[in-house]
Amino acid sequence: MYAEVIIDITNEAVDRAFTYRIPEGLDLQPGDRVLVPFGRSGRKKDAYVVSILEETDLESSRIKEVCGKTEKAISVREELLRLALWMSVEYGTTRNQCLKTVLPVRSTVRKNSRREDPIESLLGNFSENPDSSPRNGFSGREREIVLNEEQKKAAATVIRAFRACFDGSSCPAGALSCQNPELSNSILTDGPSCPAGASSSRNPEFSNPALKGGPESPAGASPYQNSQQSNAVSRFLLHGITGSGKTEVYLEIMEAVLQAERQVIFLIPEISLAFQTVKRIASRFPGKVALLHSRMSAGERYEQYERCAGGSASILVGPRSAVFAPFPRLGLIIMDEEHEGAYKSETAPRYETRDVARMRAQLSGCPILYGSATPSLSIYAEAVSGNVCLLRLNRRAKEGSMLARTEIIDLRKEIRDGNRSVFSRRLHSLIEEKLGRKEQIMLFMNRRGFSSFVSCRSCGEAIRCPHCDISLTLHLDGTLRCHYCDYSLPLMKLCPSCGKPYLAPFGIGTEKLEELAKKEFPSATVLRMDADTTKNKGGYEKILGRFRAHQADILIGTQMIVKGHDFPDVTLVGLIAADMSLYAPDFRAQERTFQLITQAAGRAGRDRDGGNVIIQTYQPDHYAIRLSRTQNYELFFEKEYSFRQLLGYPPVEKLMTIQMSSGDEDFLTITAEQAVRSVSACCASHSAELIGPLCASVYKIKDIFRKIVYIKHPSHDIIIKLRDEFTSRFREIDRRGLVLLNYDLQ
DNA sequence: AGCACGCCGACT
DNA sequence: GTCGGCGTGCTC
Repeated sequence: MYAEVIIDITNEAVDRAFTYRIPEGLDLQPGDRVLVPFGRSGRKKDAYVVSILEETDLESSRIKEVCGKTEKAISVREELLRLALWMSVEYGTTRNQCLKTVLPVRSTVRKNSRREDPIESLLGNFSENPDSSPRNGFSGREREIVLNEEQKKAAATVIRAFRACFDGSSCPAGALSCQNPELSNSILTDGPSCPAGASSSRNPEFSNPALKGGPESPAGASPYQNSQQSNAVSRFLLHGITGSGKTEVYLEIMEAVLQAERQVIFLIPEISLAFQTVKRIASRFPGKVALLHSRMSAGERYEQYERCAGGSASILVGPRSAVFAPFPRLGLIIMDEEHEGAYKSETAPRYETRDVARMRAQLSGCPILYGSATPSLSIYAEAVSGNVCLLRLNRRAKEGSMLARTEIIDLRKEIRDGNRSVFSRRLHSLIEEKLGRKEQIMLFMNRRGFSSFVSCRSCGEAIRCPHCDISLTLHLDGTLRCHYCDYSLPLMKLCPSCGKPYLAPFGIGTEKLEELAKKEFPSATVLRMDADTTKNKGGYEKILGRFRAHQADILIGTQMIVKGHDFPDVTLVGLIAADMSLYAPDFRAQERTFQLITQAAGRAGRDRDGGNVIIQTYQPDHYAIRLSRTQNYELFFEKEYSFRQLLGYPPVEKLMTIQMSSGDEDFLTITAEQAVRSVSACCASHSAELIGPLCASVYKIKDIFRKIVYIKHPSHDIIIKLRDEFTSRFREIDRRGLVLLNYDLQ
């Protein structure tokens, strides 16, 4: 018997399978870690077994023998291995890197060192806060909550699908049935072929997500159809306005999954943002919840993974890495706040958790439930096209709670009327009113994008690129540039749209705002929360705790104050410059803006009535702003989608970003240009758009120069193919691997 | 990643 | 003539 292994060396040159003889009496399975002699030196190297072979074409004299298993790693199932190998193709990273991401790392075996239960420590951390009101205490089981009709219906639909998934299927979890071409031509060397009828054991109703009795049944044909959509997975999108009680629905469904002795992965963008949710899950299913978070050491993570594999935990709550939980009988993946940017990995395999989760669900044969008040365009497009079953929650769960009154304030008018302050007159008077009533206020300032944009204070127009529908970025040399097509022009004196000399770079940060607020409202206590004030450990919780305990009247902050938490005493949310994120050099700017405003507005008046939201903007008529006032997601989606369609942006077409980075600027420039010239014909023959090389928006970071190439095409597979083509052409030029390549697929 | 092999310049 | 630089290529 032979084992195909991947050596634990992160280098493209050895990123392939090597065959070793398995010594007599050694039982190896895919996913095991082994020690093998490698290279001329015959040094022992760590390796991962990817498959077991009966025979091989290789000359037997060339084959060395496996030394042995390194450690008794959690028996990682083939499923996770396949997931890793799929990721290496999808994201263009070495298999070794993907395996390291997916498979739990060995724990530092420490005896007698009882680690603290992460759940206890998380909740303990929070209860140390001055907040001691009993309603937030962690005591007893989550009380049985009566669901309203909408919630019941949504939960029932998912539970039905879940049952259909596993009912009478003799095929173990359908793990090996892969209908997806991306998977079947996967590099996994002759993995067990799918039994022909493997997927037919599934309920046929299942491939059509428009389930009978489902709340939504979109018609088959739709303008939102996407090119790649072969999926046997049942996927659901729970689209509920803020405060509509998505968590109750999750709990209900999880209960059913646990009863069927299956396990659940519950994904959240960031643990501190969702601690209330974590608390509820932990109290509803005491002792059955494992937890991951970004601050954990490898050993602590491993311990949690072990609980999943060993059966002591049935639910794993955690950020994106929780999608790799080694559950033997995975029954459901829940992905809360699906639209969140934190779901995208910024390192090695730059994966999109949404897609990895989908593949994981497909491999496990289990359903997947996405939840959001403001779903990403990408997932909603799939819901509209019928690939994902849409479940809606339109009612606020709590009796008597109502949406806050939302007003849009035109800052151009403020200026015309002589008010140059960051506070509009309306916001100013509301702040005073709320302060007088001892109610709390949140002021939100989007600091995103240090690169300032230039807008006209008279007409409100920002200067935009004539070739792309995004705004231009002001650079230090005084030119305005487009980061998508490299168009540039020097900064003009007069506004190109109204001719008045009121052009000004826009840029006030939270610090400035804090100063202004203190000056303007001297009686109020002001807290500021942003990346600078939450740097040290627990800073985040400290500030939130203080605010919750009403030790401050006004909380000023960036995105982070918008997410998750609800403060019962907050009755006013002010968005100081709601359109700031609108001018980011990114085609997603509008989507982000809409999400941000909608989420921020959801913070006000969750419990009591009389909540107010003030949206200050220079562009009161922009659809992203206008539609967020009424939280009209559907209309926003339609508008935004047709805009993307027009320009061929994702999710309508796929956009591959290839980043090349090197410390040698001249070499980088030459190789980048040569590589682009060399693949341009190939791209043209597929009628794919090839843009670049351009300088990255931040060209130099830490003395490393970065150039960008974009490839745009509707087909996912062609994009992948062209990426690989580009890579091999590039490596022909840069044979020594001096330039680092990074890929990002949108 | 490592390590060997090999082909050129500067030393005992 | 030989030592050692690193460019090139291979590792089951």
